[in-house]
Amino acid sequence: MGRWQPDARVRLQEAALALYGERGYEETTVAGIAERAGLTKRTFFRYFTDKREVLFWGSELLEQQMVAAIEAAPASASALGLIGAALDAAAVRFEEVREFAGTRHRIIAASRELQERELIKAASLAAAMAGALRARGLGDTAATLAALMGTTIMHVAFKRWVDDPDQTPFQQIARDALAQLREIASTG
Amino acid sequence: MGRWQPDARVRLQEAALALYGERGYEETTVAGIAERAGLTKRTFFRYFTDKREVLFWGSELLEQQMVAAIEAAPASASALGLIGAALDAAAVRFEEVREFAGTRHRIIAASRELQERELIKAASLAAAMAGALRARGLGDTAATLAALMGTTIMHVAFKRWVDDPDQTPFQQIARDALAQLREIASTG
DNA sequence: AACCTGATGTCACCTGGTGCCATCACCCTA
DNA sequence: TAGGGTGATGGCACCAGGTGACATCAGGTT
Repeated sequence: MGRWQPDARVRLQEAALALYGERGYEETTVAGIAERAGLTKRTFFRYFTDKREVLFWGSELLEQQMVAAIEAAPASASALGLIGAALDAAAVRFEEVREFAGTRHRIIAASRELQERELIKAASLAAAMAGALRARGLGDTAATLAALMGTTIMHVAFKRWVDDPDQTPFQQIARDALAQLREIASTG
Repeated sequence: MGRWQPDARVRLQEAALALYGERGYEETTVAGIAERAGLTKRTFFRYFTDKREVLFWGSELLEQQMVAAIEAAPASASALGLIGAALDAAAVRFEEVREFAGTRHRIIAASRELQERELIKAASLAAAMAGALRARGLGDTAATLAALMGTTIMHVAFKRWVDDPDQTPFQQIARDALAQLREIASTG
């Protein structure tokens, strides 16, 4: 047992999630989070670049897994087939963290600042997927559009998923949404 | 000629655009913008809620025009047909401000904070368009997806438009992108 | 001439965020 | 066992974004 507990980052995340949930994001101060975690404001900013980022730890991992799914898909896959594979990968991860997903989602939905951060994370994810699609031979525009459709589907499906009383699997919701998107795009 | 010039808001916008362009967004201070406009920091924050918003004045107008275009479209229009109408409305507005569009776009592209703000503006626009689509009888998911495809197209097309040396009209670029999206969605 | 109103300035204050240096527990080595 | 790294943390000063409260002042109104 040293001077510092080994899991400072996790403690900060838990403290932040708790306080954001109890008092709301804006009403919570970084000093308050740090205090609850037994640390100081200065240390908080060593682990997280800002007050928002503490809720988005792990988004790089999701990005990597979705990109990997695109890379690993069979050569015959179409653009949206590749997107489907990426969404399946996301589904696995989402089900793992279902316990916290609802709370986290409500917190973000209540704060414009946090929504902004979430949107830029999605944009980053789309850029990464677009890169993977280009690497598989898709044209620039096609790759970009397909990737953005992917994050669109993910976003819409995620909202439905956390609000669904039946706890329908994310994968199923996402597939339905993808099918519906196809239908919309092919009509008229 | 009173104590105050009548166009404080415009002066602040021009000062901000100039300074963001010259020194960059992060290196520019609100006090500096205000000084350049012959005002004070406090007055800046009476016109704009924060340092980012000064670049997004007029986005409500664009939103209204795109929504109006959806409402005014012929009854026979499909979901993506309605989106096309909204994009045509956007095209008119974009061509009006082409002069500043490039500078503004470069400034935003250089700042993560500003990209976040732009993304949430797009999300707000998508929500407004989705509302208009629902009002025309589309289902909830279809309306949301179609609206998000609309902002996706707008985003992609806008980037191409400002970078295009041939100054191809926005409308044409957007229509091409929309057609390509249709193709992607109907393949595989 | 007194009054009202709206735009602005002034000032104090809080919080997010950062740079710099001190501190202290632990580990390694002589 | 003493001493010297090393890395995580604390402490402090500071800057900038943002806000509330109050003063000021020009112009129009009565």
